This record gives sequence, C-alpha cells and structure tokens, in this order.
Amino acid sequence: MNNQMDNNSTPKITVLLVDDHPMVQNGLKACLAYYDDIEIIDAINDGSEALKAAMELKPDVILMDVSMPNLNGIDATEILSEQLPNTKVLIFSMHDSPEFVSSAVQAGASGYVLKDTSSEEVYYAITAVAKGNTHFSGSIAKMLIENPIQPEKNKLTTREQVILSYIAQGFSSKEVAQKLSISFRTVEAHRRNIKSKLRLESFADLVRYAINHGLVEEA
Amino acid sequence: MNNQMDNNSTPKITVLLVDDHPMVQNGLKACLAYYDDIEIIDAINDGSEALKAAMELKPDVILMDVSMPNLNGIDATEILSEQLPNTKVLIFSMHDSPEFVSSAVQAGASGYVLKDTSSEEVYYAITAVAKGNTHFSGSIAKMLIENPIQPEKNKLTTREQVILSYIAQGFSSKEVAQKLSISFRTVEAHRRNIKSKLRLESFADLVRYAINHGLVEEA
DNA sequence: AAATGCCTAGGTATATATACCTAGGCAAAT
DNA sequence: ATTTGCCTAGGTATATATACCTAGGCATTT
Repeated sequence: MNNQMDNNSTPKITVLLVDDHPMVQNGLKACLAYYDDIEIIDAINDGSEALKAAMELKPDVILMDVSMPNLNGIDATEILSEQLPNTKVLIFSMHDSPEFVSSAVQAGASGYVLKDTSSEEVYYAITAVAKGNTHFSGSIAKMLIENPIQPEKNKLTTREQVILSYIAQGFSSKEVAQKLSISFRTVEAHRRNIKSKLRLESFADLVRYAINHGLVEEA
Repeated sequence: MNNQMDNNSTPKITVLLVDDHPMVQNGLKACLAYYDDIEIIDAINDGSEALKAAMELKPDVILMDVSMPNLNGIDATEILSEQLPNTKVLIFSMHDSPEFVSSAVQAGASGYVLKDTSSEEVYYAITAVAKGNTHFSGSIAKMLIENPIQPEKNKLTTREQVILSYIAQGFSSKEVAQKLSISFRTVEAHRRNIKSKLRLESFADLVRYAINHGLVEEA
C-alpha cells in the first residue's frame, strides 16, 4: 500500500460503489482505503438509486455490481454511458459467463473484474479506466478473445423480456399465450428466439438468466 | 484498530470464516479486526474445504455462508454439529426465506444473521453464540415465531438434492439418469417427490428453489 | 420505395415432462 | 421381526417443449 501521495498536485479519482451486498461494500471500502489517489464518494445498493447518485455526484469511476434490485448493473451501465460519457463504469461481478461480459461491454463498460480478484487489481483497474483505458480480469480477457462480441445479438426486445419473465415465473407457453392474448405458437417462437439470442440451451438456463437479470424475483 | 489486547488474560474467540465471496471475506475481516476479543483464524471459500479446516482448527465459532461450491452451508452445519459439538455455527446469509432459516436451525446452527446487518451486530452475534447462546437477526427471529419450524417436512434427501442440482443446471431427466447410472424413470420419480415435498408447481419453481438453497450456482 | 426488425402464427415431427398406477430391494429404526 | 423411509423402476397416457419449415402485417429506417 502506497499512502505516500501528493494530495495537492493530483486530484483524487472519485469512485461510486454500487453493490447490494453491504459486506462487499465494506470489503471494497476497506481494501481501497489504503490508496489515497482514489476516493469513494458514496456507496449505493440499488440500481435505480445508483443512477440518481451518479447524475448528482458525477464520479470518475463507478464500480458496478450486476445483480441488484430494481435495475441491474448492465442496464444501468447502458443508461450511464449515454448520460454521463465522462464517467467510466467498471463492472464488478462474480459472474464470468460470456453473455454477461458481452452485454457489459456493449452497454459501455470500460472494464470487468471478478469478485475474486485481489484488491490490488481492483485498484489498478480503477486507475486504468479513470485514465480512459480498459481493464479486464485475465479470464475475462481470454473469453473476449475466444468469444468475440457479436453486436446487438444478445439483446432481448421488450416483448421477449415480458415473455421470459412469465416463463421464469413458471407459466407454460400456453398460459403465457392466454395472458398476452396471442397464440401459443407465437410464445414458442419467442422462446426459441430468446434461447438463440442468449445462446442458452435449457429451460433451467432461461430461469437462471431471468433471475440474474432481474426479470423475476428469486424467491 | 485497537489491537491492544492482553493476550494472557482472556483467550480470544477463534472464528473461521466460510464464504465463497472474497470481498465478503475482506469486509468481514476488516469489520471484525476492530474487536480484539475475537480472532479470525482462517477464511475458506468452499463447503467441503471448510469441513476439513474446521476439523483441524476446531474454532469456537464458524461464520458460515449458505450458498457455496461443493457443499452448501446447511449441510456443512449439519455435519459439523455432530462432529464438533463445541464449535458453534453462525449462519451468515443474504437469504431470509423461512425454509432457509428452518433448515439452518434444524441443522444445528446457533444463530442466523443476514448479510445486511451491521458489523456491530455480527460481532455481538459471534460473542453470543461463543458463550453458548443463540442470536438471530430481528427479521429472522420474527419469522421463527410467525413461521414455527415444521420438523422434517420440507427436507430433501441427499439423493433428491443431487438430482435437483442437476436438473437446475439444465440437464434433462435422461441426462441425469445417465450421469447417475439409474433409470430415467427413477429420476422422474424423484422429480415428482421433490415437487410434492416442496409444494412446487413448475420447472421454473424447481430452478428458483435450487438457486435460493445453494444447490446450483446462479450463473 | 425498399429494406430491416419485430411480432405474429401455422404445419409437422420429435423429445421431454408430467400424472396416474404398481412394486421390489434394502438399511435403519422400532 | 415388523415397520418405515428411501432408492429403485416399469406401464400407460397426456401435456408441454423443441426443432425444423414458412410467412404475413406493420412500424421504423434508409
């Protein structure tokens, strides 16, 4: 830890933490407190609250979790990258699936670090994205190379999100069709498109995706 | 931090952290470092590894997460409460569903705190269970009163948990049958029993239950 | 005007899951 | 020794999901 910093010359990098687990927040605060060229200006535990805080505080970097109440980190990133182009988003997630990473990059994230990375790497990643660079954890970078991003491919339409939500809640295609007053063949077509877009294989994958993306409550 | 402790007079409460999120571990370490009557002797991120460590270190208290690779916290607690009766298990989870809490208590946990509780309460809970008392977060205690434990009702057998885990991962009954070298009719029978026991209706309910109970990773 | 993307929906066939039923082997508990 | 619970598994039937195919209406974009 290098606490020997010249506070007057270089302005600190302002960081907004967004994570719905208090203990993760505490861990990050504790780990990053040693570095005096970055300053955590606030910690939020909710996606939509994070948007408000970001608009007001205009931080240099947002360290953003993915799974959160109200608004997931990917969608929040997409909004932020339009509204606040000078604020860099660094995704901080425990998920390392290709869809997640691709979505994050397309949404405008400047980096992606896993929750099992060291605090030194998180610090390094924050400084990197603050400078306008990118930083991806080793396994993520490898994945981006092996699994190149296909732009706009894995993004669900509103209709698809609605249908996926019902499906993940346990309704059959027939039931969803009744609710939406459309043919169950149409619902099936949407199911196919959803699985194809997201490269998901099974019903269980659909449910897990829906949970991870906040389309359905976990309980 | 006030590490000014008289090491000779009062022995420290030895604590083993078990949580698969490094940042949660970091957060706990940072928060608990201020209290010099407890000492974190190790931090493990895997259920079965936690068992080994506990057998060797014989800590006073284990702060145990529920969802973990290889062996979930509830099952680990059950084994530990038999093997190491002097080691108290304090569940540290973000899940507050009645089934979770009931399972934890029946497995022999001495307390249950949610991940959004303050570090002071976590500290207090550790000292409480170390003394042989119990400690439950307010909402958990309330739930235990409103939702009294129904012994042995909603408990899956080991076999059922294994099968549910595979199913929630997206394997079909046929695939599970191949993996376990049993008939797919048997797998189907287990599916029926699981849904009946847990009063679940749909495939999606099974997946959500598995996720909420740590039988399968979310991603 | 033409193209694109989205929502819609049907034909046909197969795969998988579910709902009933019955039932034997086996270990632990009583 | 009997009971109990668990794991096993088959018969039969239906319901649902999936995998191929095609295709029209409609709004937005180019």
